[in-house]
Amino acid sequence: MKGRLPPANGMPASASDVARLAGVSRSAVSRTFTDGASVSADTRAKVLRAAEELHYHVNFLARGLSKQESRPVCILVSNLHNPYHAQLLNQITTELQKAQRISIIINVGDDPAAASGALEQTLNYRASATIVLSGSPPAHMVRRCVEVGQSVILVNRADDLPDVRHISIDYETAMRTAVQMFVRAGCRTIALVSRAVRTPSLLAREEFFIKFLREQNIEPQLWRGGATNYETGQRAMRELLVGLNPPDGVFCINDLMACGCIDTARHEFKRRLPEDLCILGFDDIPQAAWSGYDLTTFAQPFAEIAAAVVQSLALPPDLESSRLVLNARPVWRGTMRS
Amino acid sequence: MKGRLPPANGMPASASDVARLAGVSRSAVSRTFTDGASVSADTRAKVLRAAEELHYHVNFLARGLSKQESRPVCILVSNLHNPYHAQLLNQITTELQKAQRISIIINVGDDPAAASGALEQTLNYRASATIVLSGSPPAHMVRRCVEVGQSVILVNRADDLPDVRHISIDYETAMRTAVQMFVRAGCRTIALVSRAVRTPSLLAREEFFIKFLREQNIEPQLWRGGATNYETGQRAMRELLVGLNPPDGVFCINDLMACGCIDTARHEFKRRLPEDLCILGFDDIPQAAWSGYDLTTFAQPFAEIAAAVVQSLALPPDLESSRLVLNARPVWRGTMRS
DNA sequence: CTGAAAGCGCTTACAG
DNA sequence: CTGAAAGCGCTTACAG
Repeated sequence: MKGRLPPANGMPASASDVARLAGVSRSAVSRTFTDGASVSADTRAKVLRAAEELHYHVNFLARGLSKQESRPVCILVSNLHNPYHAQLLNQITTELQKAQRISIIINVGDDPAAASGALEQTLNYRASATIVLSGSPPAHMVRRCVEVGQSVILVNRADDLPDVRHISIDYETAMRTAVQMFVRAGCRTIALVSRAVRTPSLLAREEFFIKFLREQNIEPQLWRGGATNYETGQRAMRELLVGLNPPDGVFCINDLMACGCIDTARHEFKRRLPEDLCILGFDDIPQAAWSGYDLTTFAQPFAEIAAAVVQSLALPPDLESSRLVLNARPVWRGTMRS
Repeated sequence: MKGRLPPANGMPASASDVARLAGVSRSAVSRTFTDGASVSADTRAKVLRAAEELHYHVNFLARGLSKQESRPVCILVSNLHNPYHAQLLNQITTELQKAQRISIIINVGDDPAAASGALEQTLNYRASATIVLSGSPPAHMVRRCVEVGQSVILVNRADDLPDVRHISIDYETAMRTAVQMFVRAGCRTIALVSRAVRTPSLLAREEFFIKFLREQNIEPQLWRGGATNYETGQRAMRELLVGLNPPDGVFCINDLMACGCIDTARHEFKRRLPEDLCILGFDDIPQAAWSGYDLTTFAQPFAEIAAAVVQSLALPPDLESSRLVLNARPVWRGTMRS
């Protein structure tokens, strides 16, 4: 009689509970819920019936412990209010789920040092991989992850860390195209709007842009602000347009800043885009397509990145560091003369 | 000698490994990493040294299994490209982390049925709570969660599920205010832009808005589209403005639609806002504050919601269903005459 | 303060 | 096909 009772209140049923109710062994229960294990149809049916009755669900934590394999994947994010990050997270979690992976999300916030603590946590949870979308984990922490068989995947971070898998963008090609776009548009006074504290990825955009511009004998004005957001974009445009040498072409290091630039140029300074001023962004966030912006920009290959992340998980963990380079293609809209 | 070797390649060190190297028992290692456990300073030091050498990290999965308590919290999300969702997730994960909780994120995508499968998963991972930001889990699944001691927290879903903790908005008060705003602005022909498939939360906004408007003897035009996004907002505004009875006031069920409405009204139809047309949104997404929109709207109390979620986790799991109602306050900007 | 032992919920050779 | 047993990495009474 006691055996027929559901388990103690508030505690989930265990395989033992199910076994007892079904009149079989623990092993039989386990096999019923293991793909490809050998159980007779009869046993299976009994187990399934009992499991249903007790609302039994395999405890994946215990399974992971037993099988010595952990499925969770940790994702380091921040600035989810930046649509680029939100979009990336959206795609990656979706793909991860299709691949039957569970995502643990760690918000590293604004604190750059937080990435280190976050990585520490991923170790505690025996994540099989950490996907870094934000923050810059220190090299020694990365080493430690790799040593215990966890793979670290850096997306668009372009750091030069060893033992890490990089998924990044071919900024050289993109920036060559960007410069061509400005040149063809006939812009002569070009400004680059960026950020004081540059991530490796932003730095790469900057450097290649400047390099190719100089090859055209154009020296860009450099404007650098605090955060890569809308407000900074507005401030940049204000300062540039009241400056001695107002630009007729502005490359914003990301779309969020470009949106701020556009609003300020159009509404505060009554500039016509693209006639008086060409603006180019980077990321292709949803707002870039809004008719209030209609921003010409480069599209982050979100879907390809997400697919690459999942593929990377399937690679052997002791694989030497790899580097996958994807293309960001120009998206022609209305802020650039063509 | 063998005892001094690090554990087998590619496997994280276990407490046994550390114990062996430090020359103490497993228990001592465990105590060293348990707050408030009694270990002598000497033992502690030996353990710590060995742990450092082996890069030992407590396996939280095993700890959770042993302590019969699971820490992870599952968050059901979708549509992360909607800034409202992104913002909510951002705040909640941040607060959860401060409270030392780990967040598992489940992207339920567009499929409403996905919420059921997602909840099933949260059971497998023995989450202590599921926070539903998207999707509508079926009542029987919720019951099952509650039975095994998992609490289910619905944020802004306003469903009438039993055994669930609700955190929602006082839409009645907000909509009363909304109607007052339109009335004071002198609007007489008012449209409501919403969605065909309404979530309970959208429905509540609609119903109260219509109710209070009728109390003012104003019968709103109802426009309903497919998705609550920018493009739908544009379409709504086009159809309304070419209609027989173009409105001089539009309440958009969310900011994303309002942004679409604004761009179309201003640029395609050359309406001056707020002189010719007043527009009101809901959510206060970052874009609402952008000067290109300057949208008068209601602010979701993101911070309060996040705090409430964390507080709710601390409540006893067998607590009867609770309902916390927060206020969304109007944010006055430029799309509404005052 | 410390260690041996039992137990958390699972899986998986190993015999039968 | 099936069950008893050992083991995954931890915690925690229980003695000492």
